[in-house]
Amino acid sequence: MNSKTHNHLDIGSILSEKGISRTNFRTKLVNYFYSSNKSLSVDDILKYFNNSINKVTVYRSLVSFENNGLIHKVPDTNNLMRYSLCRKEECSPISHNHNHGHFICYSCNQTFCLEGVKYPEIISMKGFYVKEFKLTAEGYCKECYKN
Amino acid sequence: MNSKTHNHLDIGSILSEKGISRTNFRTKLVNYFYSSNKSLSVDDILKYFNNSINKVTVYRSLVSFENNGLIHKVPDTNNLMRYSLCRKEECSPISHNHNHGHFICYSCNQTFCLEGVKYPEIISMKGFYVKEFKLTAEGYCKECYKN
DNA sequence: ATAAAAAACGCAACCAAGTTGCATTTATTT
DNA sequence: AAATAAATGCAACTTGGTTGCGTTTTTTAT
Ligand SMILES: [Mn+2]
Ligand SMILES: [Mn+2]
Ligand SMILES: [Zn+2]
Ligand SMILES: [Zn+2]
Repeated sequence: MNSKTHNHLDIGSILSEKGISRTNFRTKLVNYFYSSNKSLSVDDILKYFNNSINKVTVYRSLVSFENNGLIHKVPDTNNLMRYSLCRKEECSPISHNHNHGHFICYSCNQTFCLEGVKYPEIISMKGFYVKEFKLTAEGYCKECYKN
Repeated sequence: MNSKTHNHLDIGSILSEKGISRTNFRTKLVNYFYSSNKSLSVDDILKYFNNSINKVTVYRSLVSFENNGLIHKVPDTNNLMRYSLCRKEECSPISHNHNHGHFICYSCNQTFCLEGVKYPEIISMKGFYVKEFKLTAEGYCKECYKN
């Protein structure tokens, strides 16, 4: 078990550590995030729980997770929101630091953070005062392109 | 009057040239695009026409304009669609070629095409097969930042 | 210029994603 | 264990956008 793998106990304590209430649903939800390694839409989550949970609860849990530095938003090209686990190095309950784009695979839905290029710098060089930006790319990842 | 300025007659013939029906509303709409030099949301357009036009008509006109290479979509960071005139060099009734991002000013709503960087190449270098992508930046343009 | 064909328009109804208020249940603090 | 705070479910609502269909306007063919 490497350092990036978490068992149930670990994940439960992640919630506590981040100051998120350790409810039944939220524990299962954070487990879903860790086990799927994909960006999740609200619809993904509702289906995963067989619509046994109210969508309002899902939205509010996601807001809480985001505010506490556990996940971040990943908009896709169809104006639909997805959510993806934050990396420890970048995010904390205090602030997010996602100055990079995301790639989403049509086939496997995995989400890749595009760290290589720091977009805000590129843009501010042109004389714009940038407050927000987002880059999303979609297509097929290496693995899925083979098949 | 430079080459980028169009009077009413010019704009009317733009519609015909592109194969778009020359209706009363569409003529006024394309004029609005040319005179405002901003990206327009459906809401902007409805307000401009004092809600005298049906929103369905607005949406269908925009689809037609887009299909005929007259305008292109500019998504903002709040998952709202905006629309902006295409440049002749890039777009035709046959195909759009917007492989660049956009900057939208919070204050004046002007839209700037960010031509400098060709994003798809950057991403495909990393081994992804990119089918779609978008970059949007928002903030304040040079002019508005001064004030 | 006129008639036929095609496209645009308005209306009403609908959809999907997301939000809000409030009463009830569950978790955390003391 | 009691008091307090937070999470949940429900119903109702909002916003951005879509669909079907009958009527009007524009385009095309004669
Ligand atoms: Mn990321
Ligand atoms: Mn552009
Ligand atoms: Zn894939
Ligand atoms: Zn500006």
